[in-house]
Amino acid sequence: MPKRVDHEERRARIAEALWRIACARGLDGASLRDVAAEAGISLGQLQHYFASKDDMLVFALEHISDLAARRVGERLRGLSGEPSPRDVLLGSVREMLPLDDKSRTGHLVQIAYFVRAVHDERLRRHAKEGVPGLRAFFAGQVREGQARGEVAADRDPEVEAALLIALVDGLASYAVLEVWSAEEALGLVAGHLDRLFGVR
Amino acid sequence: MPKRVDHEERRARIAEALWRIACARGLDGASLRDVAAEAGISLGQLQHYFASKDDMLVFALEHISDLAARRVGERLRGLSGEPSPRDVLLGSVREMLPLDDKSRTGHLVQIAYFVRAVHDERLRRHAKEGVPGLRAFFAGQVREGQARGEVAADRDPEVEAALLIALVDGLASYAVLEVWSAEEALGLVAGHLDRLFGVR
DNA sequence: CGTTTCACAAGTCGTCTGTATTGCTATAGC
DNA sequence: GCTATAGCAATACAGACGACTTGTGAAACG
Repeated sequence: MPKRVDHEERRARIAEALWRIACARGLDGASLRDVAAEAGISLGQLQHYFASKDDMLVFALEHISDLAARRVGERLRGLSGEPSPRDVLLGSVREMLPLDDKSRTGHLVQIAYFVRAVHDERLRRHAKEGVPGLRAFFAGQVREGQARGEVAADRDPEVEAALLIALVDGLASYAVLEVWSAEEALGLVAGHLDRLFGVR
Repeated sequence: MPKRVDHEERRARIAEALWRIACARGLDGASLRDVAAEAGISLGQLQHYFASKDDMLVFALEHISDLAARRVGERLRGLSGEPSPRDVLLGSVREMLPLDDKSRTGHLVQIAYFVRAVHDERLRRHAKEGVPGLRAFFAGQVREGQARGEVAADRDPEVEAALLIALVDGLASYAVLEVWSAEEALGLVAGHLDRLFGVR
């Protein structure tokens, strides 16, 4: 057999090139030739690693959501000792806002996929399966807040979790459009959390 | 001179055909030929009314935002006699959620434009100029609620307005992805308003 | 040492895109 | 009734697209 190459590593490199293009011109503006050029490889080589454009798109989506989940996990592990539910939620939310360039890129890619998901059953399933997990995690934190007496007992954790997710997502979208800055968005959601956690 | 045709009316018809395509396959999936076919006219005729594809896109965006604003206005005028700020806000919000098929179409079109706005300066200005108006309107309603003693005086109307806009937008986006239904979204935002207006 | 098999490059195919051009028809004004 | 012109159809065009095929080199195995 000839020399062996780490396929996953190559595919990851190509996916990152795709993100750079999608971030600048959108997913529909990313042709196979563009991505290959951005990755510094030939079109033939790209096609060697992805049988079709759709394969490339799906792989890149899974890869980026893996990385995003890892980032959130690391941030939460980085919280000192016994973090309060409020801190956990704020930390998670911080990772969901385009606060730095890397995060902004991730958001632009996410948006590119969002649009495609509207018309693509396969991608839509991705979103439908991913949200409940995040919602359950947020709801758990709210419940923990209730157990500590920081959150009013009559709040429905599931409802608060959904509200928080939708709120952050809306704030992030407008931040990407530069209607307001990511820092303003963070301030707004922090205020929302303050009210939820009864600091008032 | 030969026969005269109502250009604006023809352009509106073409724009509506564009929406139907964009709703089904996205804006990038809408070629001039597709739009012409959907509108039941020839490519040549379409070109007679729009010098370029970009012209068509911009016109269609302005046309749909005009219609959306008109819909909100009509709903608010339809409210009985002396509507409370809470009812005005809920009525506006109701028009911003994909509750029926027509509204869902509008949302899909809006999303299609949203993605394009991320990479298109001209479209982004549209969004940046439109939001402050809505935000000021919402803030005014919150202030009215405070004057009536329905909203706590320590709430910042501008902050609450921004939160409401972002929340509704996030809820609507997930509703389009079918993560939750538009009715659930309406229930969630209604609960949010209940808390803002102290019904608790 | 030959054969197999993976890695990759290059070229080609048919299709689809937005735009441009050409020409025909019908009508309003003189 | 002639002519100018708006309305419109048909076609052409150059470029880009995704998918596919073919060819070459090299490394590992028998």
